[in-house]
Formats: sequence, structure tokens, C-alpha cells
Amino acid sequence: MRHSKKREAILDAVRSTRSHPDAEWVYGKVRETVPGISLGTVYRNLRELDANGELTTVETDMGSMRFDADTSPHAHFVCRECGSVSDLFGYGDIADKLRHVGYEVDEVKTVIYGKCPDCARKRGGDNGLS
Amino acid sequence: MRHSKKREAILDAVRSTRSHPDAEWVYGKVRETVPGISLGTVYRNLRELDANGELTTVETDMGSMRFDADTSPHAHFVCRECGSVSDLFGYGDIADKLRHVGYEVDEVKTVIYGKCPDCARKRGGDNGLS
DNA sequence: ATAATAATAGTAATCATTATTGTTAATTGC
DNA sequence: GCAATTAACAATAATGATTACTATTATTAT
Repeated sequence: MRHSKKREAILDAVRSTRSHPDAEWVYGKVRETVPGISLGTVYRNLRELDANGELTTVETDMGSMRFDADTSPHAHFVCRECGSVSDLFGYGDIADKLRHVGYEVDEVKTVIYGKCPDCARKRGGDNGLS
Repeated sequence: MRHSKKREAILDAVRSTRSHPDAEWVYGKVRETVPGISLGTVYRNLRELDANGELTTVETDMGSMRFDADTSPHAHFVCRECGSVSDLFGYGDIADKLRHVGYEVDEVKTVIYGKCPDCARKRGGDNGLS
């Protein structure tokens, strides 16, 4: 990965907020300083920055992918009313803790990524839908 | 929600497997018994069954949405090699447990849904990206 | 500086999912 | 039971987010 001013601006944009923005927001933010940047460039660099561990993604069932420059392990709270995504550190029986401070907790969804024992041994394989 | 044979067949299809299928898989499965069903019907009913709590969705960064007829609280393991999604019950420092039984754990992503304190009070609002 | 190639803008294409529309079928009231 | 009502449906178009393509530009190594 060679150096690029635009990629730097994109990472800076994600780092500038704790709102867990989507690609469109980042696009708008970066255009403030780099007016001519294209949306494709934003998407491509967000993908590459994620692949290089410079940022992380948050998948929700609320529409588009959100990005987070804080790569330390933590949970995210998604408000189904306003769509905001916020950080949750130190979770362990988190639902009750949240309720004590005014949240309404509907669902806790944990997704773990890695390789299943089968794939940890061999290469290739199907898509798990056989 | 009125009764419908097709919706029943769709829910049966999701219940018939623990593979956490996507909409396309469910479509193929249901066509075995209901050849004329349309893909839109599958999508609409999966959405409605989710809204009615008859099933739950699993969002990953691996492409399409997956469905799970088991609505009890549990985590999901996504294999980034083969795309399989599997259930993980009784997680509490789950990463280490998984490693002991042959998994490679890359990431644990927890997403919690509900209403933030602001929205738990008022109605409406923005999308959290202002 | 020049050659090699990653990065980019602009745009087209893709993929999953949702909306629309005319029709069919399940429920409701008589 | 039978018409009236309206959810559910098939077929298809549309959407929205994201990715791919192509010609051009910028970065880096020699």
C-alpha cells in the first residue's frame, strides 16, 4: 500500500468523529478538504483501511455499513429510533447496565469471525449452505 | 398477520436447518414443495417473520443476510473461509473456549439494539450522523 | 528523470433487497 | 354459504449500497 493523500484524508475523517459514520458521510466530510474526490475512492479506501486493520466495520440491520477508527475490542449500541451507533466499553451483563442509565435494550447480537475447525485445517471449501 | 401456506413453508424451511441460510437458499428449499413461489414472497415473509419474532437475522460482513429460527439468545460464529454460520451457546470469554476446540478467532463483534436514552424519551429524530 | 505500477475520477455494473401493480386467496359479516 | 374485504401473492421494476472497469494521474524505486 503506497502513500496517498486521499486515503489519509479518509482515515482522518473517520478518526474525526465517534459517530461511526457510513461511506456517504465520510464522502461528504472528505470533500470539505478534497473537493474532487470520488465516492468510489472513498469506498475502496475504507475497504482497504479495514483490510489493513486501520479501522473496523460495524454491520447492522439498519441499512449501510458503519466505520469505526477505534479498533480496540468493544461493543456497539445501535439506536433503532435514530440510527445512531455508539461505543460500549466494559460489557459483561451489559443489558442491565444500559437499562440503569436510560437505554431500552431490545437485542444483543454477537458475531464472532474466524475460521471453523474444518477450515482451520484445510483450504478452500463451500459457503456453509450445502 | 393472516394465515398463509407459503409463509408456513418459508418458516418451516428456516426451521429445517441449522445452517443459518440466506434468502436465496430458503427460496430454493421452499420451491421443492411450493414450485411457483416467487423470490419477493420469500423476502417479504422473512422480513415479516423477523418483525413478528418468529425468527432472527444475522448480519455479517460476508454478503447477504442470514436467518435463524432459533430466537434464544446466543452468539454466532462466522467462518471467513467457507462462510458458514454456526451457533455458540454459553459464551463468556468465548474466544479462548473456541480456540481450545480448534477455531481460529479473529474478531468478536457485539451489536446491541434498542433505543438510546434520548430516543427512549422523545419520538422521531435524526440518523445519528449529524 | 524515467519506468513501473498503485491510486484515482468517472462511470457502468452488480447484488441484495424492497416497492409496485394487477391478481389470487384467506377471513369476515351477513 | 356467499359476497365483500383485504392480506398475500407473482411478476417485475426500482432502489440503494457497494464494487468493477477503464483511461488517466500520482507515487516510488532505480
